[in-house]
Amino acid sequence: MSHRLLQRPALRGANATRSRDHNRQMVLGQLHARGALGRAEIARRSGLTTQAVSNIIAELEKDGLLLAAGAARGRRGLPATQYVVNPSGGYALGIELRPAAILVALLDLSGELVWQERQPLSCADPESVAAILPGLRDAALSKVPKAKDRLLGAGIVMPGPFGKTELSGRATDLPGWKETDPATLLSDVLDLPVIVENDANAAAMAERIALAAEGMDSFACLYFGTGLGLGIVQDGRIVAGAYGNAGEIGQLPVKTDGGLAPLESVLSRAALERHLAGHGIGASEIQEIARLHESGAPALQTWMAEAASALSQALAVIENLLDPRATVLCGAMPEALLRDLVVATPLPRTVSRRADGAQAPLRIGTCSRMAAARGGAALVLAQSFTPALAA
Amino acid sequence: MSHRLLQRPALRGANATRSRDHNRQMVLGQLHARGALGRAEIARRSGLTTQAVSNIIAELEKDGLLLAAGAARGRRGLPATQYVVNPSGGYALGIELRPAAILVALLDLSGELVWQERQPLSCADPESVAAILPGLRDAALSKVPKAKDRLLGAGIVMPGPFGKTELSGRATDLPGWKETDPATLLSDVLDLPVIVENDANAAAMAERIALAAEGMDSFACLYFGTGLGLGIVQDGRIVAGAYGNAGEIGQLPVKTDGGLAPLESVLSRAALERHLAGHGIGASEIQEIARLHESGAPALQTWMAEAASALSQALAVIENLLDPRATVLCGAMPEALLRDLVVATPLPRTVSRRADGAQAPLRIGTCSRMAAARGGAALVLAQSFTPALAA
DNA sequence: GCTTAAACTCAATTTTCTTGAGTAATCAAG
DNA sequence: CTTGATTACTCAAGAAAATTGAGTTTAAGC
Repeated sequence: MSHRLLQRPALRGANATRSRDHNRQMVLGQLHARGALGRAEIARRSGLTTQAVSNIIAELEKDGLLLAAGAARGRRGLPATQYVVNPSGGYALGIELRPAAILVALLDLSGELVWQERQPLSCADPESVAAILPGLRDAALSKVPKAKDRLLGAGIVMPGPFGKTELSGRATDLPGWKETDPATLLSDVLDLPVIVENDANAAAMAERIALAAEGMDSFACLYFGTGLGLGIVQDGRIVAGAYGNAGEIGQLPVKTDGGLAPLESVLSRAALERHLAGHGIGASEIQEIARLHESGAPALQTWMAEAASALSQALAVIENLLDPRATVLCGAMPEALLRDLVVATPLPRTVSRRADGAQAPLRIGTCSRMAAARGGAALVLAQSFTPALAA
Repeated sequence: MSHRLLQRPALRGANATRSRDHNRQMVLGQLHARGALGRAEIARRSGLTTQAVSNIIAELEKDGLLLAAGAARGRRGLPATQYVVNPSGGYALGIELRPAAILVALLDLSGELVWQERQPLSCADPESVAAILPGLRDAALSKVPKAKDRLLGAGIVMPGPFGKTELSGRATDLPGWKETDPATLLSDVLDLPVIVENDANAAAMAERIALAAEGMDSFACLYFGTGLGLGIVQDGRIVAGAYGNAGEIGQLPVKTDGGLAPLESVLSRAALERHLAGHGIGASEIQEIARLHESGAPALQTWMAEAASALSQALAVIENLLDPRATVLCGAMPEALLRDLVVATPLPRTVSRRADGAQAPLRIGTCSRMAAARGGAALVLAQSFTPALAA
């Protein structure tokens, strides 16, 4: 059975049905971003009448996407009945394909992680992946039975870049996927609507969903994956470029002790492992790195100094070019290490550095190692929260 | 009299009126981007019914925004009545404020330049500018009387960055504007809706309007202004960052013969003049530079070599980070010089470099020196072509 | 010349939002 | 404790926009 693919929909004209969809998603989006709100408040924020919001809320509540959450007292007048997104109103599957593993995350409609799994993989070619995924989907559904009829779709996350580019053919690429359209194949296999995105963009969306309450809708996300990727989010949407491969920051030249070098050759999981190996330390698991970091291993500290310098330079470029609200670090690194990296990184002077400094310009993400897999799911959820006519 | 300001409208809910606006703008946008189209074709592209498009076209034609443009013969069936944007259906004023001059452009609804003016300025502070602008507006209207009641608004273009940043206070800033809100002041003074943008972003929109026929809607624009700016356009919208100051590329470090230096210190009008001065050549007017270029002056050629190397490095960053369809050069440089610069610049290996290479990845713009002023007007026009609910 | 294809129009219907009047619950002031 | 102001919300009628389905017109293909 062939499924509709979830993809960036082209700009469409408005009619009654699509207007309703637009407004439904707008209401859900407000509730997701701001938490509990009453009808009148939503109406003010969206430019609709209370009556219209009232009708939409009735519909969303009937569909189980919304829950009443008590009354807001304290101010004059009739207390507003507050509503919140019903976490079990919908679920989204996020699937990250890596060369040696598949990571799966199941998010509920509120963006909470309700299930996750990591499955080692001997070969990440299309056939092997297609054979494994239905089992993972069913495992998720058996652990979270409520998700059974409420699975909105799956977000597939693969290391980029996609399509034929001069940076193709690197070791980070997955084998066999150049000739296969992942969306079509996996949508059929999973029997779900599917959306495909690269790891950095997905991670950015994961953080967007997680940080929405802070109003983070224009920011950048540095993701430690097979290499180093940059996810750019502007007004809640991913900036993917004309061909979908924006954010390829790994090649950015940075000054190091050994002269100019690509950012990725200093600031990445592979670079760290290489550095440690140079000191006679083998550490391929994240726990090993975490332990080394905890114990204050000198080899790791020398890397941190180099990495912080490289990160600072990258940050200067990111901030001057994109003026993000913040740059978020996440991915395959121990959280404590990233935290220290943030502290160790000098903040460059950029157009984005503001006097009021209310926001931390460089921070770690909330989604850690599952960021990309969660991001796949977040991409699906984002479609419920983003007004349809705005896409 | 206070005027509504044209600004990025917040995402709004849909109702009948706004849906109609959305659809009207969608129809105009299609016509602007693709030229002559029939009702049925527009309906297919927009996902509306022919009947709806028919009603909208009747309305737009009555409003004078559209013109019938003959019938499309050749295929079976009734020939479609083609429509095009009526150039004199609306006009937009673009006003670029520079430290020593004001540039004004009047564009018609089709995006054609119908009038331009350059007024030298002794002081670019708010009072002086406010005193001069009404006269310039009236000069435009007297030269193009048809624009009298059809002026959609004015786009004010100023060198960025806006707001308090650590890069403020440079020589490129205009005096006295930090404390004044340009939109409010100039909207009152001009008695027009006003939108304010920085020069690079405006130039990018000028090129977007001019190149729309090529389907350029995700690209980057390098603008030679008081410094060097980058305008980023994604899906037809400006990527301005969280605080509106994205595209500050001047500080990007590039390798030069003298070590790492900010891009702007090599690749900018000021850098060129400095370089020429170092060779004992004074050239502050663009015509002088054009003459030097024409005559093959060695000092200019050595600069070109340096500039091309710097541009190549900048291009690598732009392409890897933003994956644009193309990078467009424009602004205060002789067109022939930019053309040679494009030829002299080695194309870096990036994620954006494509095997099919149908598009020139680096090209010069069509709006040349008036790019920013035209861009101000283009920003106003873009609002007529961009579906309202998509903002 | 007949058939098919395509664009377009007319009139009726449908969906959705808005409008305006009215109800209910809470706080604040006398 | 009562009154008034304020705010949230509901009901029913109305309005605006799109869709639907049938019918008309024109041109190309055979």
